[in-house]
Amino acid sequence: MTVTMTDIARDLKVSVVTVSKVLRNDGKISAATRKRVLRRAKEVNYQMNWVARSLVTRRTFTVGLLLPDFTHPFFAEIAKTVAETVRPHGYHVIISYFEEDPELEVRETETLLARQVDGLIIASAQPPGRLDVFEQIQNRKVPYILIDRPIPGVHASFVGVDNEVIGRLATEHLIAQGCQRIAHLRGPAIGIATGRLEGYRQALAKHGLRLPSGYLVEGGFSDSTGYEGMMQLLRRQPPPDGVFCYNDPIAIGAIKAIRESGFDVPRDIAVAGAGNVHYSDLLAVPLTTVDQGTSQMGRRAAELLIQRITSKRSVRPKRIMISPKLVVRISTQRRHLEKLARATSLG
Amino acid sequence: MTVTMTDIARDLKVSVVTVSKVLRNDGKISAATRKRVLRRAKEVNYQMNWVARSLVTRRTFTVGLLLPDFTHPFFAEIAKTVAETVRPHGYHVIISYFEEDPELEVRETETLLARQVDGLIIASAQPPGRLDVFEQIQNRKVPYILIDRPIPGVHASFVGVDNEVIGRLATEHLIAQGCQRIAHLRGPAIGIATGRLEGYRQALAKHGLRLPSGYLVEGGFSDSTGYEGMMQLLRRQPPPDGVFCYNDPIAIGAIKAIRESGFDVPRDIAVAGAGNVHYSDLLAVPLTTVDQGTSQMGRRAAELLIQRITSKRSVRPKRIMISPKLVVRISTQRRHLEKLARATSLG
DNA sequence: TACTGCAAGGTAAACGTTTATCCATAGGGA
DNA sequence: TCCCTATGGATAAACGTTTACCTTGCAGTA
Repeated sequence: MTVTMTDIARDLKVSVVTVSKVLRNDGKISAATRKRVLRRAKEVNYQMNWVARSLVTRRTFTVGLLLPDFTHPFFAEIAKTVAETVRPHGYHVIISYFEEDPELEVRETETLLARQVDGLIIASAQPPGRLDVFEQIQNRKVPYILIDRPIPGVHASFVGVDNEVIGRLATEHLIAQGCQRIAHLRGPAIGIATGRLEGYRQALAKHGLRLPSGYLVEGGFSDSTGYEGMMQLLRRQPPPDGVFCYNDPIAIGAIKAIRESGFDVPRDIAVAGAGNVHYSDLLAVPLTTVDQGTSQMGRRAAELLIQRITSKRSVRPKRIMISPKLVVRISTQRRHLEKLARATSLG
Repeated sequence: MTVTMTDIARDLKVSVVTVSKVLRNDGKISAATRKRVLRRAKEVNYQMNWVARSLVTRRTFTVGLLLPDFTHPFFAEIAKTVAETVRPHGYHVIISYFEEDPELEVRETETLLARQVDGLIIASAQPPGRLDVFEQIQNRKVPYILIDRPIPGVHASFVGVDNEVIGRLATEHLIAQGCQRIAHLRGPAIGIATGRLEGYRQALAKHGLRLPSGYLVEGGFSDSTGYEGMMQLLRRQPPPDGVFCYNDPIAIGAIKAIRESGFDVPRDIAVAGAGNVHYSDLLAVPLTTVDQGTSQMGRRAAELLIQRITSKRSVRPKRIMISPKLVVRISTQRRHLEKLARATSLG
């Protein structure tokens, strides 16, 4: 039912190759036949069969995007910017998310390769052990970019943010606000979270502050785990007067815990997060956070990938680091209480 | 470099077809050769070339998902559930978002068809005029499902929510809370928004309440436009004591406007939204809203699509309506002020 | 006249599978 | 012995393009 080049060729009594050439603006074709072909193509509403083309050109103009979660605003934004960055180059994005399940991630990576994607962008969950997938990608010669989460031992191009800087920025800001006992609700022990923890440590050290035992608490990933973590912190003697949280959801949970316990944010305890989710300033207490340049990350990763795809010669892996930016909102504003008072009554 | 069936066949001195049959569990192959083929395939880490297969089978096991926006939590959730629903059937999702630009939507739809997707799920922005795309899809015989937004004049399968019910639920709840002067911050004049407006009207009528002029205001799409809309409403004499907002972002903006103007939510003005974005209960004032069953919508749409793809005979379009559910939080709780007092001090 | 060269287009093969059909061998029954 | 039938596998063609190379005709040139 769908019309092919062969149909057009038959109708016009020319060869398929001629049609193909016209449609690709390739080779010597007279203006006359070119016109005839184009007109006919439009008449019958011809649509290129991309899978046939891909088979012979060995390019699908498709990139795979592997994400651990879709509804997380961070990854949603990545997906968006990647899609919009590759589109002008004629690429589409096949998505695949693996719910933080490394086994599934491996399977999905393999089938994306089987689907002949031209490139891959991966925010991986790989714990050690299944690193052979990356070998596979390697000797398939499919360019791939790691995003957000580097994988120790995998020598690949990477686009991310310097997590130590994030930790330092947030912690130093808390110090500048006059906090003396700064706790940290840390993320999972792997990957990114350790960088932020390290930055936190560095900032404390630099300003001669100690890290009292019990001030480092597992905060998990989400607001509910952040809530629980904060509840633990509140039982310390003395409780902290500032908390740097691994990410925004944790910070949101922490704020909830603090307020439920009868304390005020930021007067009693200042709270800083990281990630700058887009609703951060609509919250009960607008949240001070560190923006990690999400859309920039997506864009840079996509650009780098396209570049790798188009340049034939294999260049060596590249690291791109987005520089994080502190976004100060109410949740840490202790210095200027008058300003604070006005702001909370509004927001 | 990548290994093909031909390679395996050569190594084993059998024909390609034999290899193909083994890999597909098709035809009569002796246990011995079957075993040899499988072993060899594993040895060389063979991966099916899906584009070659697709060319001959005319199935790509790929569905296209067209969304106006990715970062909107509603659509992100749709993407997630669609992806996870089709995966067990061996399908992948190609995403494409068109930023509410109908022109782009048409182009993207066409190239998705050119890429030979087996089916399409569309949350369209189509205003009248470019409806011919749907004709195109039709005579390509590619199954497609409209989601969330029906298109007047297009006779296609649709999965969505009954927007009149949403309007009624929210409005009747406001009435039950004792509101007497209920305003509506409406969405764009097209599509969904009119359903919610209609439900609002019906609820007012049913309870014998008038709709004072000036109580129906354009609220746009986002929190900033909601803010402005609410500012208009606050200038009415008398101002409303209840507001039903087209969606949650608008409601969030409205609450901000109300509080900035020195009023309390919900004591002075109760506010209800719609959509139940996942952070609704983390807001300055936890928001009463109407849940539209997003994940259910995604799942039902995906299931319906798969079914259409697999069943050859063309059945007639089907409408699936998810029933919305009222989620009561603080922003409308006027009846039990004691409960309210406790809750606000916590949340 | 006989080349040369270019413009315009055609032919054949290839991409990696699947599908339809055909062939060889072995075993069994008469 | 001959024929028939399964069984296991091979051959050929097809899917809709692109790519590499070949042909034809005609203009220009020596």
